[in-house]
Amino acid sequence: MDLDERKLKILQAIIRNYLETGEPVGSRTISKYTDLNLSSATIRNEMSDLEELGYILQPHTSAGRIPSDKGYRLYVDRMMLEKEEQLNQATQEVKELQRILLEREDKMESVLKQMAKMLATNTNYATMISAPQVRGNKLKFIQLSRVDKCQLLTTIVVEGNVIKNSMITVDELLDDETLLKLNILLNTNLNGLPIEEINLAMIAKLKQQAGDHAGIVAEVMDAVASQIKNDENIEIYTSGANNIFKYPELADNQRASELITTFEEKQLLTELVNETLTDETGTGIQVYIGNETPVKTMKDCSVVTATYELEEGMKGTIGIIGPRRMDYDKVIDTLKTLKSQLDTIYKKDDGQTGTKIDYDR
Amino acid sequence: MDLDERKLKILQAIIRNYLETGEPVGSRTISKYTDLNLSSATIRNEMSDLEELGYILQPHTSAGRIPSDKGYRLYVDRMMLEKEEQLNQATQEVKELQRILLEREDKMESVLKQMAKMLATNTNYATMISAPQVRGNKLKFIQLSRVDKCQLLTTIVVEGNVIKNSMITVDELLDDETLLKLNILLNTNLNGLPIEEINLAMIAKLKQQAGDHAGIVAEVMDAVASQIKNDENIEIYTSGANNIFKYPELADNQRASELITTFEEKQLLTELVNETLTDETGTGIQVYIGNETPVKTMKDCSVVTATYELEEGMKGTIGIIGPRRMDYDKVIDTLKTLKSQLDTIYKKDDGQTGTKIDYDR
DNA sequence: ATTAGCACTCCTTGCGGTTGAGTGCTAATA
DNA sequence: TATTAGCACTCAACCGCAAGGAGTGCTAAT
Repeated sequence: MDLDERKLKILQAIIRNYLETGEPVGSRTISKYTDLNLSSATIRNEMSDLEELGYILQPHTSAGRIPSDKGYRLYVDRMMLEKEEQLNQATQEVKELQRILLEREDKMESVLKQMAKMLATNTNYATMISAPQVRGNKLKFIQLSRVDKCQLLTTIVVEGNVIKNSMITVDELLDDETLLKLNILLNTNLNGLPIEEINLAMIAKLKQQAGDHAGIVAEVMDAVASQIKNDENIEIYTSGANNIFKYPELADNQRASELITTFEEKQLLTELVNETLTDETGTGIQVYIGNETPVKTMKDCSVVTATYELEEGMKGTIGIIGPRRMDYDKVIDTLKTLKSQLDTIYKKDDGQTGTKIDYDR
Repeated sequence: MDLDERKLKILQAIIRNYLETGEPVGSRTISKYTDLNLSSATIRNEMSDLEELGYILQPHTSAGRIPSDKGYRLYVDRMMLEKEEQLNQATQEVKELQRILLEREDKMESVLKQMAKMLATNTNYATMISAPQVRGNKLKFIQLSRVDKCQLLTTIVVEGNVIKNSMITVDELLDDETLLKLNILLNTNLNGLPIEEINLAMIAKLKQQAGDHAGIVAEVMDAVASQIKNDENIEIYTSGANNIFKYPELADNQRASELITTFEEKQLLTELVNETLTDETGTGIQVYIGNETPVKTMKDCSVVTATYELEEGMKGTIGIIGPRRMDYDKVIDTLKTLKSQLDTIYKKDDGQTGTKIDYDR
């Protein structure tokens, strides 16, 4: 049995209707809803076929039909193809995004938080954004400065302008000259070096050259090391977790509790981010329906993600998490425009006037 | 009518029982539960009195009694007095705390996050911790460093070792000498200055002295300004929000949604932090029952908070949020030990070897 | 191929009765 | 006078049952 045009239309009608109401939809409804001018009986026959093919299912006999994951999948795939041609109009979301970006927020963190929030309020779903990951991890700059009599400040900058500070308390009193020497030692040996290449031998050599002040070198290296460690757990911001309560199918205690935990322990979301970053489909938009999602707690949800890229290799993920009966149309559209905005805004002016954002931690 | 010893014992028994079960407790239960050897009829009479006095109430006729806010309040006050003498034993929590602190985590943020999490898992309530607030806001150190040909790094350290960085992109090529001059200019004029005293006149003067490089000074001042702004919204970490689902009285959609939102939009918790930091009761432990809490969304919860102090003036708040029928005994005990640990650990060694924590942002 | 008609399924709703925990009151008791 | 036993009463919770209704599958007619 094959999916002819009519079956597709009916399936689409079922899904559209179910997205709105969240209730199983019956044959009579479809018979009126569509412009096919078919009686409910005919629709019933077709629905019976669709069920056999696995695109829809019945919660129980004598109930209407609801879309299956397979049905949603077909719907989403077709829809995304149709959308491809359509121009991205300037939506409300884009306007808000521009407002946010224009506000000269100089902290990546707060920009991302605001974006997540904006998306959540606009879509009525839960959202997450991962901060762009720096791939290359070359050391760009190391500096020791005296802040107090016995307190030194280490400042480390790695490629991508991620900055890291830490305080070191010293026993010995260092004169300015020694400090300068240490700075030169560190910079000449480490600048431009990929962090991975800093091994024990390297550290031993540095310590030896530092002589009396090997302890300080050790502390600086600790700070560098913790920079690497810190890079492994991606920064993720979420918003609108409370939106799940708007969808009865997610709002029962069991599920809600699990989902809330997932949003709180953002670590659980890294799996999602990793998944999206590796699996490239060209458009940069991914749709995970129900069991397809990489995070088990979201098996009753659908997740739509977009990967964005700021500079070469600085990739991040935006995700929208809602019920299976998510308004895929709107969500995909929103993410597409957002993604293209982000991609272009940051790519077009990579010169002098560059963005105001720095990736300060 | 007065509260004699017997009434108190009965009230206490009612509350104890209710804390455990969450169900209204009846006269027969109390008659068996206590060692008073009274029949249920007598208990009924006493309960009737207690209800008239407002310490307990009936959800409906022919149901048992549950404690009122007034009843809880009495219970908590008495209990805390009794506890006063009792020694703090080394509980599970303290052991874990010590483990966390010993792990040499050098980021305040991750220590606090871990503490919140630890508390949440140990108590089965939702928790929050506010990062210690710096009161005095003197500038301690300002530095401009060259990172790249046309990128400068501003490093600002204020009293309390809060560090702030930002990147500045410059059009003009600065030679090292100019950079040194700018650094001297900034440091001689600003070091030790309370941030509030940096006014327009001051800035104008600096700009004038900087001559050609007034633009850079402006950007540095912007960075300082955003440091102030950033200080207004307190950093708050939460954990265990999902625990609210363990208490049916909080787990209905309406309430749960509100609470989750409160935990997500941590700004709403600042009110709570401010409240606790001002209202000093000596012990540093506060208990808010039901409507007493400063955050409206928590009107059906109880909140127990402790204020801790790291260095002079560096105060923060730890809060535990649960249902009215919270295990006050355990929670207060836990917070007390935690607080005293924090207070002492940080106060006893304020010399050379000082703590490993720096307040890097 | 489509549709009208009909029997059937099964969830939902509402209703009445029963149960049981708990109360308040009264009268008896120590 | 304080306590207690006893009893009638209340009310949420539970159960079973019938009615209603939305929806289906099937069959026969168009």
